[in-house]
Amino acid sequence: MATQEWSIQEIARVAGTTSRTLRHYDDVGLLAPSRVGSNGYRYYDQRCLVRLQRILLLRELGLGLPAIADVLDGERDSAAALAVHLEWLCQERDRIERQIASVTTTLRKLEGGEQIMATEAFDGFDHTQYKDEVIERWGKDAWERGDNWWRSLSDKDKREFQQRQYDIAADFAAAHKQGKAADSDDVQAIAQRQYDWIAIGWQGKRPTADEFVGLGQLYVDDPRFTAHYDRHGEGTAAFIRDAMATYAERTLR
Amino acid sequence: MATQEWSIQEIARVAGTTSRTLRHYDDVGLLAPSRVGSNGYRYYDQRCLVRLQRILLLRELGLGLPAIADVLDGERDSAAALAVHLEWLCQERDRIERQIASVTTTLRKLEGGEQIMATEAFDGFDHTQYKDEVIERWGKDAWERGDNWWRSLSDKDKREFQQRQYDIAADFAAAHKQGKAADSDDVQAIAQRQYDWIAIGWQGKRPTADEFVGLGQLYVDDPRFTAHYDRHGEGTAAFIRDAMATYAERTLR
DNA sequence: GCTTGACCTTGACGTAGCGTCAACTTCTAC
DNA sequence: GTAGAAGTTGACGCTACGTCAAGGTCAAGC
Repeated sequence: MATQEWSIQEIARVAGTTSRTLRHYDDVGLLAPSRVGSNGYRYYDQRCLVRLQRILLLRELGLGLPAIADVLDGERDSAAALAVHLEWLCQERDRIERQIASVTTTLRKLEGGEQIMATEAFDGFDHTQYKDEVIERWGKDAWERGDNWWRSLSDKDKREFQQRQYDIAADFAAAHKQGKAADSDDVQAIAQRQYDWIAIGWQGKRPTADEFVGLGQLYVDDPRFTAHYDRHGEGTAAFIRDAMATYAERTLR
Repeated sequence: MATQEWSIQEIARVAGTTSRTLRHYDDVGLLAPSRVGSNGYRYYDQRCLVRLQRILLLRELGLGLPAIADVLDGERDSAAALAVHLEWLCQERDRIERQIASVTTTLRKLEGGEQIMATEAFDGFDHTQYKDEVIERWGKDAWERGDNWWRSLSDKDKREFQQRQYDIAADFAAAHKQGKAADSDDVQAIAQRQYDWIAIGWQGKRPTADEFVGLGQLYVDDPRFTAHYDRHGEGTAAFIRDAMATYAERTLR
């Protein structure tokens, strides 16, 4: 007979799902039983089975329940719904691919013995958060010059620029840890690299002695910079400030 | 000063997140403030900021909060955690890729005007050609019951009934191709569907263990059935027979 | 001293799609 | 009559917060 009926468990087994899922579909209005007994039991007929199979098919394709409802109730073309969903899936895939790439490079660095938390941290470096300070200290022209330059860089160049800074900071921290003095020749050599690095960012306009000293002081005064440098070891920011001050006095005046 | 402190909003801005997130990290024990004022206000110091930046870094890589806690508290190697996570990500990517492939082929079929679901079923299935065998094996009553039921179905219902069988057979073939064992859980789940499908055709008279085993054997012995099932791949009929025999022993006895 | 507004607190709901008890009733079979 | 299988509704759990809601705190201006 075409008027065949199944209990909730039976239809769940037949369709390859669970009774809980069917109750859920009933709750959200996606699939109501064809009949409900006076005892509250749910019973499903052929039409329900067909609808259920369609639901499960679309679910396997990854569609959400509201989208499935729209399709099955004819309020939305299935092709259109699937096309939208496909877009979604591709974005998700891309996102995951990017994460895989990030995790892979991080793992390689870890294997190479590098401390994590370094370059990557600077990766998400948002230079615009310093906009107001830069304008206040050095003027609007300086900001715009630097901003334009930064935007002109490729991702690779940006990373390399940051990597150089990371290496310099790491060397400062190592020297500090070894007990070297901020005015020692070794440390002053690092300060020289720091000066050159800044000159690059300033687009050739080499900092004056006062500007260089002020910048070093900023590393200590501004918590964002302090946190950044102290990541290499406590007191690194202050050590760098001292080294920069010495460099300014000895070399820039 | 190294003893600098920030309010919850300040540190959130510096680190590039929200105060809500910080409260959440406090709630789950991932990052407690360094100090809590008598008014209940949270205050964070340098160490907190460093830890927060590490948390956010790992989050960007997609790690979950418990995993991050394990890494930061030194209870787990960061390389190991990332390796596990990478495995995860790859599986996710594969899953999404498969969905993309499914959706794409479905879309192509829809564009080609094919009705979803109504695929290439049992072409030209003429059940009367099995009449003699059915009567011989299960009696005249069984035949007539099944015959009447089949005739009562609409074309649509017939197609759907066949479609289900087609899907089941395809799944058997896919499992076989993947090298899964006939007595594995996955394959037994398909055998369950096969059993339910037959029960529908038998109008609720569920096959006994012996009948189910005999039916499976028939798929190999009768060249018409063998050809039908082996269309999905060579050896599929024998594979199905084995799966059905195992199902009968385990579940029906 | 009072108002305004910015910032802080805890508490609780919502999210996607069910899995998983829990407590209780019904049906089926011996 | 009673066990056991199967049914019901309710409600919490999961991820990582976003988003009100209701109310306390603090600095600044009048």
